[in-house]
Amino acid sequence: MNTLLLPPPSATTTATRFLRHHYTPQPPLSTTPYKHSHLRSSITSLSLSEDDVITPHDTVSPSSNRRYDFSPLLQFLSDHISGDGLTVAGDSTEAQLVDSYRSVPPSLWHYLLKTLTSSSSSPNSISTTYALVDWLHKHNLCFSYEFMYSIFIHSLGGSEMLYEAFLLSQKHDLTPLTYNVLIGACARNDDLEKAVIMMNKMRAEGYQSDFVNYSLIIESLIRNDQIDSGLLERLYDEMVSDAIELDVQLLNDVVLGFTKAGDVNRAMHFLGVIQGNGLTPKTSTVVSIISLLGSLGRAEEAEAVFEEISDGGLRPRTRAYNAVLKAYVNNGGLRDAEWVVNEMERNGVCPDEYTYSLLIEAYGNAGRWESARIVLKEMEANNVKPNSYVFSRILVGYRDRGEWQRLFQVLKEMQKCGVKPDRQFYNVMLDTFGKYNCLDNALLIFERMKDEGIEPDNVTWNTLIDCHCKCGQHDKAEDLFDEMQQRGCSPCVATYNIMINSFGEQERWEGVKGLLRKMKSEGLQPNVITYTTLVDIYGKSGRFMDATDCLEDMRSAGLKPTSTIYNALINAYAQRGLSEDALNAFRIMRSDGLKPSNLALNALINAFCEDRRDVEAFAILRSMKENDLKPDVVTYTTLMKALIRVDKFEEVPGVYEEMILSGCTPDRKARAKLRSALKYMRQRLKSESYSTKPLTRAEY
DNA sequence: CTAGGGTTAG
Repeated sequence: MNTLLLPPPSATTTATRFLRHHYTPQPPLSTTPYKHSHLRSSITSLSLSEDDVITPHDTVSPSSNRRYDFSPLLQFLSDHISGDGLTVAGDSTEAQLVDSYRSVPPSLWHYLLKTLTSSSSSPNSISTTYALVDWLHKHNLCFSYEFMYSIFIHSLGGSEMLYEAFLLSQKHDLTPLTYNVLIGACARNDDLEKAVIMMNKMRAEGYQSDFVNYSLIIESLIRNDQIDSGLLERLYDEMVSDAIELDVQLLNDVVLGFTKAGDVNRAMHFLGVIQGNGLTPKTSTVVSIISLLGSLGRAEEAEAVFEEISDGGLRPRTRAYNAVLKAYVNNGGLRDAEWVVNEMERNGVCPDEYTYSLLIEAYGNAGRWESARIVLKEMEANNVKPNSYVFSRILVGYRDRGEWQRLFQVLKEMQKCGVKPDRQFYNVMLDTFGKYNCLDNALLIFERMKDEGIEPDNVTWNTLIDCHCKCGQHDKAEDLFDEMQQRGCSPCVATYNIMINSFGEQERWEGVKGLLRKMKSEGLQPNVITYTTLVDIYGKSGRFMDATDCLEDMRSAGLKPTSTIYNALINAYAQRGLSEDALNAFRIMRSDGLKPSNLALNALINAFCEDRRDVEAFAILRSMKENDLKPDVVTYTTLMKALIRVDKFEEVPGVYEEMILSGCTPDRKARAKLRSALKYMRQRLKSESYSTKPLTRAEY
């Protein structure tokens, strides 16, 4: 019931691909994993039979199925290991041993090698295994010394014994096979630096690196979140120029890599390459693309890719549906979101906790809390338990709509569902109270979470500190900053940003510099938000030199300026009526390739307003319309303010009317501007009845 | 491969 088999792990592992690729002239490979029933922790009692290697369905010619006891051999080898790991020259015992193991099939030797390296990691067993390889080689008991040696290195790499694998590899000249197996071991152990060095060495010696190694490298990069689009592109170019065979799995890894790097376009391109070659991508790869498209709100494309799953003859499962659902939720397509869930149920695919969460989020975004509650009921009916995440999303929804009092209702609801608030939920609660000036409640919640045994984390402390800053309690905020550190919670970049903002508002400039020094000394690099905060606080207090210096610092730190940082600068100039400087900052922003947003343009209008240049302010309005930017309430309010500045009160009602006509809902500030313009007009009429010279606004 | 998805700073 057996045949000679090589020792292959499962069919889908890269190890099999490795073997298949490199080991052509040998017997067929099994595609079944080893059975581990005979693994022994002690190498001195090891008996194996071919049954250990052969699986029941490999039924070929029946032959003897001897069980071999390897204990005597292993004992002999471990007794005879010399300093460099080689066995000493033999005697009659050795000759007897050679004789008794002569009929052991290669597959069994390979299995033995693997067993020895994976069952124990003692240095002793490694040297014994090494001695075994040499011994087999010496007595010609097993074909291909190189192959056994590769299995050994591969196993060491798989058991996180990279160092041992390297030591071993130094004892012999490297062949393409051993090079590749070593590179693979490096990649598997996330030592990409070594992997690349080996690949280069290999190339220098005129050998081709294995395509599997590229897969392993990409997988390692993905595992460790070290992948970026540029890097992957360079890797791909290298593969192409080396004429590396691009199999489905490698292409899948490329797609997955670009997905993880957030580069949908390239990911989709390579998805097309897979399909163009008549190959089928892995469903998980396709789903990851849909997810990415979903988080980018590119719903139509997400659905198109989703359709490809069924076009490929596969039935989409929950994960795939969830990915499309996410796309519609992020895109605000509530009806489409509902349609996806209906479609799932129609096709007999069960919604899971994530499906319901997404649906609840969609209803929450649309302000349809009743519908969200119905979904909660439906979850209960279907025995799907909601978790803290759903509720924190709901709470965030309420918070951002100003309906923070609903917090208590959410808490009640959670209790009813038997869901305990977790740390993240507590953090949102803290933030909600803090944002609405309820510091006492925030502190109460802080105590309660500690009572519940939930350790405050960075976010907890940051939220608490920032809430105090926002309420003007800078001293208390600083106390909390100290307390956080005393309690062993290290400040992160966000903490420093909050503190820098606080010190800046207090105009404690030395303190700001001190914080920057401290954060850098702790190995924390200022990020875009740090620089924006600095530009903001310096700009607001009129320290424009410092502000522009920060912008330069940011550039030299290799960070790209964002429109937010320019907005901060333009705003600062605007508030002091420095319209030329504001305009200049705006132009630099444009030359950086940044699109002007309403925020920037409104700030610019404000700059002209404060500088009494109403004509230019209205020129901005015109250019907004020409560039398809929709003026908002702030735009019109600022324009009304500009008119009032230059005493053109009678033009204000016209602007107010245009605002309404363009579909903007006037807010308190907009109405106030109209009211004061009307007031000035009335006053002017009154005074004109007494004198011929009209008064200016300043004279009232 | 059984998660995914969430919270703070401009």
